[in-house]
Amino acid sequence: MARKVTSQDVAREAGVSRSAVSMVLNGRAEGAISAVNQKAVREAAERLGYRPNRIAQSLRDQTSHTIGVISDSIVTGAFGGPMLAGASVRAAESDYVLLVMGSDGRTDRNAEFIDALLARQVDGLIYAAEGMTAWAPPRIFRREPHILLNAFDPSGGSTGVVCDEVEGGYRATCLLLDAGHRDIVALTGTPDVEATGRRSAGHQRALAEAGIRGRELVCGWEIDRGLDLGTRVLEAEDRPTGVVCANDRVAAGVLLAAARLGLRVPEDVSVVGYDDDPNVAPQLGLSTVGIPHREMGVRAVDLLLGSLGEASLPGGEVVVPTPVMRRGSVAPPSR
Amino acid sequence: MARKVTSQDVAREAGVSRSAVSMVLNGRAEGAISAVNQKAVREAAERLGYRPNRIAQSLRDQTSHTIGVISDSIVTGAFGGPMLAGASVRAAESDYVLLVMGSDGRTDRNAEFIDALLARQVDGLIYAAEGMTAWAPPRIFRREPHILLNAFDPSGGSTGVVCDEVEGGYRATCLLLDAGHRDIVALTGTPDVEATGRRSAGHQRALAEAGIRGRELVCGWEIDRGLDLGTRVLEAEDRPTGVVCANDRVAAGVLLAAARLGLRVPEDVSVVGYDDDPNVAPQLGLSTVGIPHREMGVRAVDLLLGSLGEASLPGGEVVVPTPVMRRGSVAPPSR
DNA sequence: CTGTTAGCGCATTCAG
DNA sequence: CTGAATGCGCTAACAG
Repeated sequence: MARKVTSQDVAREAGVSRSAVSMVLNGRAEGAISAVNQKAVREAAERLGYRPNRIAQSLRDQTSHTIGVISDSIVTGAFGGPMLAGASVRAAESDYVLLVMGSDGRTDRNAEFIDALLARQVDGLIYAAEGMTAWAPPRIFRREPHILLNAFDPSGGSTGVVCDEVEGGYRATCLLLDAGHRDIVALTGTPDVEATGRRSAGHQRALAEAGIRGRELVCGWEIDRGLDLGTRVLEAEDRPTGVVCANDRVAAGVLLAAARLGLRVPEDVSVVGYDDDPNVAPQLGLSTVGIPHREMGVRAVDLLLGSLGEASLPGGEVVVPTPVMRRGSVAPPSR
Repeated sequence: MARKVTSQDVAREAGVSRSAVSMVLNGRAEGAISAVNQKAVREAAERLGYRPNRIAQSLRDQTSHTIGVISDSIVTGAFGGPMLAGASVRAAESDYVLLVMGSDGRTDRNAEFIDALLARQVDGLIYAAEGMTAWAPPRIFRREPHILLNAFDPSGGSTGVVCDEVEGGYRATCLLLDAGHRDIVALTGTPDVEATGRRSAGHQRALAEAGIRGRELVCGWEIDRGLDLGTRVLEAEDRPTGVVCANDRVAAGVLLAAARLGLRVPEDVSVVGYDDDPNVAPQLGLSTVGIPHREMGVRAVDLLLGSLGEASLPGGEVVVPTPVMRRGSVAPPSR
C-alpha cells in the first residue's frame, strides 16, 4: 500500500475540516455546508484523486462490504466460472466484493479457509460447489450469515441455491416424448451424485405420464463413457429411437458412437444432453436442458445480501428453473 | 459483522493488559512476559475463540494482505478455474487472500472494478485472462504492484505470465513428426488470437527442421469447426496421415469426422490436440500439449508477492513450459 | 454553518 | 515485566 491521499489531505487542499469533507462526499452536506465549500471539497477530492479508504470505513462501520466465497471445487471445471461471474457482478452492484478461496479438491483445508475469511470480517459466507453436492456446514460457518451455492444442507437447516434437477430430468425426457418417441434409453450419471437420482425421478415421472417404460443405464459423466455405452445401445437389436444423456459430454460420445455406426442424428436416432455446456452443446446442435449457473450465482448473493438486512433465510432449497434448449439433435422417430 | 471478541476481551479474561496479549500472540513475548501469563493469554484466547481482526491490523500496518484479481473473462471457461485455484492456494500459503472481480465480458467495467479494488487497499493487482491476450494496463493499474496472468503487455512494460506457445506449437507438431509422419495438416485457431500465430511459428519451425512442408488451414476453436474442416480434409484425395488441431475440442470434432468417414484413429489417421482439456483429452485418449494453468496462477502470485518485498518485476513475459501429453491418438503412419 | 472529539481494533512505543 | 498512550483513516455526535 503506497502513500495514499486521505480525507485530511482533501480537507487541507479545500481549506475545510475533515468532517466537512466526509459530509460532502457522503451526501450529508445539504443544509450543513456552504455551497462554495462543497464545491471546493469536490474539486479538491477530484484533483487529488481521493478515494475513501474502505479499510478504515470498515473498521469504523463494523461492516467490511465483503463476501467470503469458499469452495473445494468451483475453481476446477467449466461451470464454476459463470457461477462466480454471476455472484461477482451481483455483489459489485451492491458495492460488495468477493473474497475467494478455492482449495481445488483439498476439502481438509476448508476450516483454515473459513478462518482466514472470518479474520477478514466478511459480512457473509458462500459455499459454492461445481456440481450439486450435499454439504453440511460446520458450526463456525453457520454462525455467520451464509448460503450454499449449487449445494444443499442435508439437514435442511441452511439455505442452498440449486437448480431444479427433478424438473430438468422431466423436461429432458419430454424433449423426446413430445417429438413422438416411445422407445427411449437413458444414460444416467453415477449414483454418488445427488443430481443423478433427482433427474432420474423426473425422467420416470415423464415416462409414467406418457404411459411407457424406458430403460436406464448407469453411464457416468465423460465422453468416453458415452461412446462406449452409446455404441452398445445403438448397435443392439432393440435400438431405441431416442437417447437422453447424463450430460452434453456423454451426448457427444453418443454422437461419436452413432457416427461410427453409420447412424444419422437426428434422422436415425435422437439425442438429448444436459447442462447446455457452452463448449459442447451449441456447436454440436444438441437439444439439452440448461443449468443457469450464472443466474444461480446472482441469486445466492441476492439472498445473502438480503438476509444481511433483515429477513433471515428460510432454510432448505431455493430452486432455480432449468431452461430447455431446443436444437437439432431431436426429430420425430422414423419408425 | 456480528459482535466479535477483541484483544481487550482476551486481556480481561486472562487478567493482563492488551499489549501483553498482543505480544504473546505475535511471538514477541520471550523475555518480556512471564510464562504463567503467557499460558493464561493463550488459554483465554482459545477459550474465547479470539481471532485478530485483520481489518484493524490492515489499517495499522498499512498492508491489507490482499490481492485484487480482475478479469473480463476468467470466469467464463474451463481454464480460468485452475488458474484461479493455483493463485488462490499460493496466496493462502503466504497468508494472502484474493479479491476477485469478474465482469464476464464487459470490459468497459474494468475501470470501475480497479477502483473498487484500490479503495480496498489491495497490496497488488492481477489481471487474468481466459485465453492468452494482449492487454495494455491503464495507468491507474500500473501505479500499483501488478502482474498479468495469461496475458501480456504489448508495450513490454509490465510483466505477464504466459505459457510457451511457440514451443507448444513446436512440440505438438513433433508428436507427429517423431512418429514418422511426413504428410501433416494443421487446423489452426483464428488469427485474432495471439496464441494462434505463436503456435504456428513453432509448427513451422518443426516442419522446417524436418525438411517438409505442411498445410495450414484456419479452422477456429470449436468442435463443430473441427467436424467441418476435419471432414473436408479427411475425405479429400490428398488425405494427410496426421492432423494437428487448434485445441482438443477441434480435435474431438476431427475424431467425429473420422468416425463418420469410417476412418480409424490412430490406424488411418493420427490426431493431435492442444490444451490438455480435462473434459476432453483424457477421455478421448488425445495426444496433446498441455497448458499449465494452475502452475501459471501459482507463478503469478509468487512473482507479485516477491515484488512486494524488494525485487521489482523485470517486465516482459515470464514463460512457463508446456507439457507434452502422449496418449493413444498418434501412431506411425500406415503409408 | 463549522471545527473538535471520540472510538472502531490493533501493535508499538515509552513510562512506570 | 506491565499499563497507558499513540496513530492508522474514517464518520457521527457534539460543541462552538
